[in-house]
Amino acid sequence: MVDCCENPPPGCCDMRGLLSFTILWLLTKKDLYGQEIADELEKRKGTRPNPGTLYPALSELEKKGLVKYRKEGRRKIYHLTEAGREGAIKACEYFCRAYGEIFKEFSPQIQTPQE
Amino acid sequence: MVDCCENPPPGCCDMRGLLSFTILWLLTKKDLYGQEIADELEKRKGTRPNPGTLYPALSELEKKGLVKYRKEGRRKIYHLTEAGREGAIKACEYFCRAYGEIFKEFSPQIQTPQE
DNA sequence: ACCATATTATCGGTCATCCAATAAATGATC
DNA sequence: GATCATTTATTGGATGACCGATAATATGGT
Repeated sequence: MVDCCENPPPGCCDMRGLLSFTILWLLTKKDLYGQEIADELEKRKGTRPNPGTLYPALSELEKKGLVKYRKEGRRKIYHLTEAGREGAIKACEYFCRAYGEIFKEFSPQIQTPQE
Repeated sequence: MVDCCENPPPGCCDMRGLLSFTILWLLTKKDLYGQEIADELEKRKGTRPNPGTLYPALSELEKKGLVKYRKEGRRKIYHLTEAGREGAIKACEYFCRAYGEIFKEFSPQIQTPQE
């Protein structure tokens, strides 16, 4: 079973990329800490990002001034800065211009992941 | 002007990735040669892929048995193999599962690029 | 046959994304 | 306060996607 392009990432073509973008987009909805972000990514992409992938990405976004966090217990709850929110929205617009056609074609199949 | 995330790729977060995927998707529509693929990518992403990006990607897809080409004059006209077509469709489905929500949110703004 | 150009190709380099594995820090439980 | 689970973090390595620049190739036009 599961030959190619099934729920986990596909084998036919590399689908890497857009991690930082996706994180920013998630944060436009809701403040999240690292493991929650990993949960959301797993729900959508089928695989959980490794810590060695996720945390450097978060640090990079922080260094760029796009996100900040507050500590709550052992958690770092991330939220967008003003620049991060503006950037995220523009990035979404760009994303839709670039890839919107694919979605229009497949939109009947789109299902929002449920918790 | 053009501070962040305007028509060319955004500066706020990296938007690289999905090149091979996008090429496969384009080829589900129509057989294309290299420069036509570059044209289509430019229409959607705002920037033209460099030869050093595009041609290795095409070679890689060929090596994987996902595309083949026929020569016409100096052009190599690429088309999907059977495996390539199946893979492309599954990759599109995966893509929509992973990112569909973003599109639903921004879909009113989606405009198909015109020639 | 020659030349300009379209097209494909290659080289050297950078960076983000990914992995597996391991470690450190915190808070909760007993 | 020792242990345990959760959460954050780091290290080292791989690969694809990108760039700029430069080449090789093959047509087509004259």
